[in-house]
Amino acid sequence: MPQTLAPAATFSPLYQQIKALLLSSLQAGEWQPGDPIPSEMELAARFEVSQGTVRKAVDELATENLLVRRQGKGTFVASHHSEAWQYRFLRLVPDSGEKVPLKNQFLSCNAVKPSSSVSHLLRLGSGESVIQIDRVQTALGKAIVYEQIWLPQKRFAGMTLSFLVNWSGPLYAFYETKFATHMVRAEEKIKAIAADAVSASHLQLAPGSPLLLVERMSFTYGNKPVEIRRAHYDTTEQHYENKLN
Amino acid sequence: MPQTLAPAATFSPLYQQIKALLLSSLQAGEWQPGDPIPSEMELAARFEVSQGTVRKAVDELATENLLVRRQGKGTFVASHHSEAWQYRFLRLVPDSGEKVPLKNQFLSCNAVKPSSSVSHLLRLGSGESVIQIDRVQTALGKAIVYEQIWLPQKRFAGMTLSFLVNWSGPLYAFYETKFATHMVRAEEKIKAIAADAVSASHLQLAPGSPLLLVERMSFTYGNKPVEIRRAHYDTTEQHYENKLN
DNA sequence: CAGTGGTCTAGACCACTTC
DNA sequence: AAGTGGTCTAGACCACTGC
Repeated sequence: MPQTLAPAATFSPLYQQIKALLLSSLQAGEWQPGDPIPSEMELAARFEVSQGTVRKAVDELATENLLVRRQGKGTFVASHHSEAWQYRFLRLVPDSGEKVPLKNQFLSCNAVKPSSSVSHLLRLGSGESVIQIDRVQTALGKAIVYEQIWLPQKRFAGMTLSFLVNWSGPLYAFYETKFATHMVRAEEKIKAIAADAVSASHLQLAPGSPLLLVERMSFTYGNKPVEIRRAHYDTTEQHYENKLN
Repeated sequence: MPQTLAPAATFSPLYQQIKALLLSSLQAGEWQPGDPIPSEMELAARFEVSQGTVRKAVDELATENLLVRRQGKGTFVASHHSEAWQYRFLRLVPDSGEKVPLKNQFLSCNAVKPSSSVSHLLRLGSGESVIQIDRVQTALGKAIVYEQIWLPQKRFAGMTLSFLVNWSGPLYAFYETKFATHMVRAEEKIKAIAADAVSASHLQLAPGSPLLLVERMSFTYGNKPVEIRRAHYDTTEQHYENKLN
C-alpha cells in the first residue's frame, strides 16, 4: 500500500501562526498606525511561546512593511504619516534628481456608477457605487500628473471635494486618519500611450504626445483592494524609477 | 566632559561580518552559480561561530537573491540558468496574461567607442571600449522589444554575433557561463517617448507612435555595473508590471 | 538511514532610548 | 536604572531529500 497520503495539514510553523494572529489584530484595528504594539516579551507571554518565536513573526511583518522596529523604543504599526514614508508608492522622480514637492489640484470628487472593470477590480456588489476623484499634480508650476481615482463609496462615505481641498499631504495619510484605511501594498501596470484631448489639456501638452499610463491597484490588510488609480505622467523631464532584485 | 565621543567603530554584528566573508567568497568565485555552498554546520565550524549566526548571514543573502536555500538539499549560489529565474528582470507581460516565449533576433554586435554617458555609467577608464549589441525580440511573430546593449569590452572579450546567435536562452545565463559574470540586481528608468525612425521600423510601427523607453543598468557582485540597456517596448498589447511593497 | 535546512527554546549579554 | 529591540549561543527536535 504505497501510502502517499497527502501532506496532511501541510504543516504550519508556530511563528506563522503567531504572525497570522498579529495580522488579524492589525486588521481588527487593535493597534492603530503609528502606535506601538506590545513588547516582544509581552507578546511571548500572551501567546505562550518563546521570545524568539515572536521575534521571527514580527521580523516578517517588518520586512513586509506592516510593522516598523525601532531599537530601544519598541515596534510600531506602519503609517503613511511618518516622515520618509510620504509618497511611498510614487516612483516618479525628476531627471535632475532634485526632489521637488508636488502640489495638489483637485478637480472633482463625485459619487458615480463604476465602470464594470473598476467594479470588478474592487470586488463590489452589484449596485454599489464608487467615489471618483480627478486631480492634477504640479511640480514648480508644471503639471506632470493627471489622474483619476476610484474608491468604494461604502468605505469612503463622506468624501467630498472641500474635505479633500482642506487636506495637505499625501492621500494615503488622508485615508488613514479620516477613513481608518491603511494601504499596505500596490500593483501597477504601465504603458506608453498617446495623449487624448483631456489628458493633453490638463498636462498642457499637444494631443498625441507620449504619456506614461500607470494603472494602480492598492490593497489594505487582508489583500483587500480599496483603491484604483489611472494616472497619466508627463515624462518629458521626469522618469519612473524601479529597482529589480 | 560631555564625552559624546563618536559612535566608535559603529558596531558591526558578527553575522554581518560572516555575511561579508561569504560575499567575498562569492565574488572571488570560490563557489560557482548553481553549486552548493558548504553546509551551515561546516560554515559555523570554519568561522568558529554558532550555526544560528551563520544562518542569519545566509538568510540575508538568500533574501537578496544571491543564495537559494533548498530544505533537505543545501544552499546554492543563485543562477540565471535555473528554471523560473529565466527573465528574472523582465517586467513586460502580455495584457492577456498568457506567457509567450520571446524569440531573439540579433542585429549586430560590434566593439565601439562608448558615448560619454555609457562610459561614465560603466565607470570605464578613458580609452576603454565597449561592445554594442542590437537586438529585436518578438512574440508570436510580432516585434515588441528593440534594444541596444553595452558591455565593457574588457570583461566580455570574445563576444561576437555568431557566438550570440548560437545561444538560445536568456542573455544573463549566457553571460554567466561564457563570461563568468553573474548579474545580481538592476535599476531601471522608464519614460514614454515618441518612436524615432529606427525604433519605428524595427517594431513595425509608424514613427511617432508612443513607446516605453526602459534604460537599465545591471550589477554583478560588489555593486559593479557591467551592463547598460536602452530598450524600446511596444506596449500596445503588453504592459510593464510592478509590485510596490 | 544520514545529512541538509527549518523550527523552537532558554538564557546571557549588548546597544539604544528614556526617565 | 529600567525597558526595548538586537545579537549570540547551545542544544533539541522536526521536515525534507536522497541513498
